[in-house]
Amino acid sequence: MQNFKEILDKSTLKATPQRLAILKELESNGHSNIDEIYENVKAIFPSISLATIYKNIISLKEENIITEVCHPKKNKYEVKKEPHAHFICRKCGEVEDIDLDNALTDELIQNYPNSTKELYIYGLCDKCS
Amino acid sequence: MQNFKEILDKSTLKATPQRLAILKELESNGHSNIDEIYENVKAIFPSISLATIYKNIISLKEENIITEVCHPKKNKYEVKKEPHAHFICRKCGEVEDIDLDNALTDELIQNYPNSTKELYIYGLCDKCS
DNA sequence: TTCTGTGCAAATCTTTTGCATGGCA
DNA sequence: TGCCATGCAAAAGATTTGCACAGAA
Repeated sequence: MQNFKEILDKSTLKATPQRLAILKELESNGHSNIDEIYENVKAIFPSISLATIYKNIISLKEENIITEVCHPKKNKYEVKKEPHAHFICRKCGEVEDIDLDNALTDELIQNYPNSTKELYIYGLCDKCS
Repeated sequence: MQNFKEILDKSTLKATPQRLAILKELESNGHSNIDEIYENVKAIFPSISLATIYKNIISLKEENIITEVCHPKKNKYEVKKEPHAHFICRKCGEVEDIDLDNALTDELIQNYPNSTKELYIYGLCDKCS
C-alpha cells in the first residue's frame, strides 16, 4: 500500500480525505471509471459529490499521480506506476495489466522513440472468448 | 476508393446516400470523430441530423463495416481494414496507422491468442514532441 | 403496402462551471 | 485572514429515444 499522503504532499495538491479515498479506491481496484470511484468512495464519504470526483481526477492527472486508461466503454483511471501494457476486452471491457519486461515489447517500443511506453492490446478476455 | 454500395448491399443495411457519405468521409479522412463526420457530411447533405450520424455509426459497427478507434479525447471511427496498429498522440490526439507486418508485432500478438490484432501505442507525434 | 431510414424534438446521461461554505495554515 | 477544496445546483455537452414522414423494394 502506497503512501498517498506523502505523494500528495510533494505535489501542489492537499492531502484531503476525499483525495486519499479516491487514490485508495484506484489502488485497490486497479482500474476504475468515474462511476465506480463515485460509488465506492461514497460508501466511505456519503456526502461526496460527483463534481468532486471529476475535479480531483483532473488535478490528479495534471500532477501525474494517476493515468487515464483509454477504454472503449468508459475511460478508467489508475495510480501511476511503471510503464506497462493493457489488455482490454472488447466484450466485457475488463482491463488486465501486462508487464512490459520482455525483449519483444522493449524492442517494439524502441521503434517509437516518442512513445510513452503505453501499449494497448485489444481482444477477448478468457471469460469472453 | 472502395465500393461501399457493394459492401452495404452484402450487409443487412441499405445503401442510403447518407450512409455512403459517412463511409466516404471516413475513407478520405482516415479517422474521424462524430463531430468531424457530422460537419463534413453536412456539407453534402445540409439536412442530415446528428441523430442519423449516431444511429448509423452504431449499425455500421454492428455490421463490422467500421471500427471504433479508442481515443483519449473523442472516439474515432475508421473503415474496417486489415488489422493494424495505431499510434495516438497524447497531446494533439492525432492518430497514425502503423502496419503490423513486421516479425516483432506478429510475435507479440502471438502471445495473445484472443487478441483482435489491435495494438495501440501512445506517445507524442513528431509535431508535438 | 411494407419496411427501413431519416430528421426533428425531447429525454437522458455525462461532464463542467459558478458559487457559497468550511477547514486549515 | 487567505487559500484551497468541497458540495450543491445549474449549465453545457454528448448520446439516445420516440415518433411521424419519406422513399425504395
